[in-house]
Amino acid sequence: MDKLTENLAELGTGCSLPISLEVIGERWCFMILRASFNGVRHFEGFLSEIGIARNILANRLTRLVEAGIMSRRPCDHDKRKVEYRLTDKGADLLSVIVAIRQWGEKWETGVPSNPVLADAKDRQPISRITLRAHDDRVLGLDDLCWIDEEELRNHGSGDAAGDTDRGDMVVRHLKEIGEPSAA
Amino acid sequence: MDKLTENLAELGTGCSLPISLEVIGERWCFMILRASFNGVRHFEGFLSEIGIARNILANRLTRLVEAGIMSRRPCDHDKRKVEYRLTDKGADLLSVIVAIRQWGEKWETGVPSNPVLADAKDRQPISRITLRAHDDRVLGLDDLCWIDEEELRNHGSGDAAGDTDRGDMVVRHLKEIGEPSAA
DNA sequence: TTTATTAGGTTTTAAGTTGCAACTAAAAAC
DNA sequence: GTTTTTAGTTGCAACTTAAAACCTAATAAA
Repeated sequence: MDKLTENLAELGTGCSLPISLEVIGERWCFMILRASFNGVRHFEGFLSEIGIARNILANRLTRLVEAGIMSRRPCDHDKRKVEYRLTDKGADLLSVIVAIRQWGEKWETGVPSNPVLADAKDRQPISRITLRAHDDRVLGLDDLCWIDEEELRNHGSGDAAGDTDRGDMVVRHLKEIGEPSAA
Repeated sequence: MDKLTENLAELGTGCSLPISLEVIGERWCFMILRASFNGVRHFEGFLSEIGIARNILANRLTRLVEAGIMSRRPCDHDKRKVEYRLTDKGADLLSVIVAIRQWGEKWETGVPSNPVLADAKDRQPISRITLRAHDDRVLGLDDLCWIDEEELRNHGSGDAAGDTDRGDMVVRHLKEIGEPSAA
């Protein structure tokens, strides 16, 4: 294992991605969430909207409720019915769903999905999700790098202009990631 | 099936989410992509970084290549090795991964993930992903609604100030989706 | 008020997927 | 030319999924 590979292995620790995926990475989960965002609230509603099997739906709803992403409560006016809703934690997944959807529009379907998520105020579709710097500048792949927590503590401010790679420090520019144009 | 439910069922058609999930919704897929973003390029690299089984990894890499998300090519200098890289299509999934990661930081781990994705220019961490209006205003759940493609064509411009629900039009405010504060 | 229907599950069973360990084949190193 | 490395494949047991039938409580219809 060379130095770089050793650094790269480190990159895995302390990332919230695997933990998040344990809950939301399961099959059907995003489809259930989408239906929820669309206003579906009842078992049979999810069933007919999504095309999932009954037992799997029951299982997934239970898991989403356990994870605190959805809430479950029997209806007052009709006690057969149960109301499933997004909690704040679940509602906060909207940006993830929108990001996936926008990616799909661009690379899979080629056309905007319907219905469109829009600004309620002026009824214009929302813009594309972008990565931004702390001062709101839009950042592309070439403008990004991974930096280690430690550097943030040590060099927190001070040498903010550097574009130089320093020795064994875990700093990698994301522009190196794509396919090589000339190699 | 009442009018609302009928409308809601319509909401499923023409959405790119299910199509996208067919490719990127599979187990391990995001972990492979994350490793890729971290600079991992070879079979054994993914294997040791992710903790996935050999056969599953082989299967997933094949599928990602088929989907145009990763590229595969044998190395020139060592023909045993194969180089897997993100294509532009794959690299464009960064915002999805960042969105999931930020959600996990907020709701699961409670602490920022390491390493941090930062602006290469000033080395400051990127800001939280937000949904924005066409004019760049940050939008919260309460500021959003679903609107039908058709409305965009018909009312495209003209009555841009409305906050009124019109009859059977597919317009739903997202603030209605959360748990009821008083019910 | 019995009877039928609806809502939200559980159970059963077949089919498919995962994960581990052992094996292979080609290229490179010794 | 023997060993090691890299990227796979194969075989098998354990687990997960999906479809269909079944169950129970609550409501609506006769």
